[in-house]
Amino acid sequence: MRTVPPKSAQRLIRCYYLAQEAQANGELYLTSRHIASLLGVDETQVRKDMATIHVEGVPKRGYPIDLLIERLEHLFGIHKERIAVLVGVGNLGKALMNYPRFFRYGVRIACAFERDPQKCFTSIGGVTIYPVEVMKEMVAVVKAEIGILAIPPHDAQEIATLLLEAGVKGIWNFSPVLLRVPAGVVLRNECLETGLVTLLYDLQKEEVTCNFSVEAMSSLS
Amino acid sequence: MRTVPPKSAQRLIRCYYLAQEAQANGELYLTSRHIASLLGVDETQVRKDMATIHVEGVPKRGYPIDLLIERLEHLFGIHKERIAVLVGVGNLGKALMNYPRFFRYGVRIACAFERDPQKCFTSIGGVTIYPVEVMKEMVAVVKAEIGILAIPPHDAQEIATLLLEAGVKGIWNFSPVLLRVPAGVVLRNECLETGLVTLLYDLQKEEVTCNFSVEAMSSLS
DNA sequence: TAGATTGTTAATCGATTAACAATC
DNA sequence: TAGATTGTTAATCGATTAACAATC
Repeated sequence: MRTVPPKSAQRLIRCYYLAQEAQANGELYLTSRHIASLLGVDETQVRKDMATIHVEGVPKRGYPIDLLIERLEHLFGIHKERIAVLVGVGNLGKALMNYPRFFRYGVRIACAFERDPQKCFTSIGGVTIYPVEVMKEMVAVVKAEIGILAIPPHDAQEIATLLLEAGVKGIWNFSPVLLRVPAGVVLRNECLETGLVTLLYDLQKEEVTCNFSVEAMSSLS
Repeated sequence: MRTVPPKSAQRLIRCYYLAQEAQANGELYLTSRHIASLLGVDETQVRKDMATIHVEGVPKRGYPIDLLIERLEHLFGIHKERIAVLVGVGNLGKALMNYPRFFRYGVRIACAFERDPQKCFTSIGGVTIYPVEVMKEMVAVVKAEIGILAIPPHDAQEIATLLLEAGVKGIWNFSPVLLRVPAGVVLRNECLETGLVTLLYDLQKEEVTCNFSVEAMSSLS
């Protein structure tokens, strides 16, 4: 259970949400069929995933939700305390500073950094903003493991490098840029453009499929 | 070239950014090796992807950037005009309304909707905010194809259903909830929590790998 | 017991990588 | 021509699905 395939991990993250919801509703078990239908995957695959993380099911009942949640939190390292710093207090940065849900996963934004002197030494969502000049020192002081990048693309690589030099282990990148990081560093790209392009592509694919159906139908008459 | 495998699509989106950057630098060709190293994939795979989208390369030169960009924009449906509406003018919603880059992809946010009457009939980033009560009618009037959800999880499913009834074809969901949508509707989840959990998981994996190395090293002495 | 559900092996499918010929 | 790079087939690898036995 040390690691699971990336695709399984993605499914299991969504499984975690399902399990939390079901637990909140007072349910005790989830069947593979139920999970599969909500996730839009094959039910055999759900059973395989359960086997991978050593969650045993009960025939006729399903998989025990408490155990499932426990295993998933352990697998993903949820609740392990991690300190993050945020760079770039623009619109997106502000939104992230105000997002209360990260705390649920054990992640706390210790402080933020910004070039604009007007914003420095104010605070948003309980997070104080400092000038980027002191970033490197502060990261070491607060022992940040995660750097959140919400800055314009131009500066992103430079800031990322600084963060890594200061000891950050993972970068959560919201800038629309392909960062280069050394091996061993964790990089998660959250580029909005990528999401949008994927959506546009899927929309276009649907249209093509529809057109084909229409053509197929009209050629019948 | 009508459709490419999802994994190829993800690589090609990142390729698109590279190509744009290279084009801006006045470069004319990109080699598969160069693309592969920046994307962190095998160079054979890049050549396969190029073949899939019918971009022919020149031995000793590489792949022509202009053609590559043209093909990718056509493949993804970039620049095709699409109208979007946004629901939920919280911190994240405001950030999205102020994000000027969507326009590059042909996407325009026509208007936004919000429950809070205080916010209604004001405007942010040039986008006017209306009460949710008029959402269904407005969506039809502006001919929106894309619905952007930036609302608390509780309402998300209800609002999504309303949007779809009003004729929206794709949903860009920023709420931390698993939406159920009928077949033929495009759903792109941009849930921040999922990104965070993936990051946490990768961090933890790195730690395990490190510990193993340390153990391996100490057992040698 | 019958029926529903889990668990697991084997078969299929698709994606990645290796090898090498073709081309400029 | 020599060398670098593309293009493509075959081999490998991993992920998904099918089939069915095991279990409550």
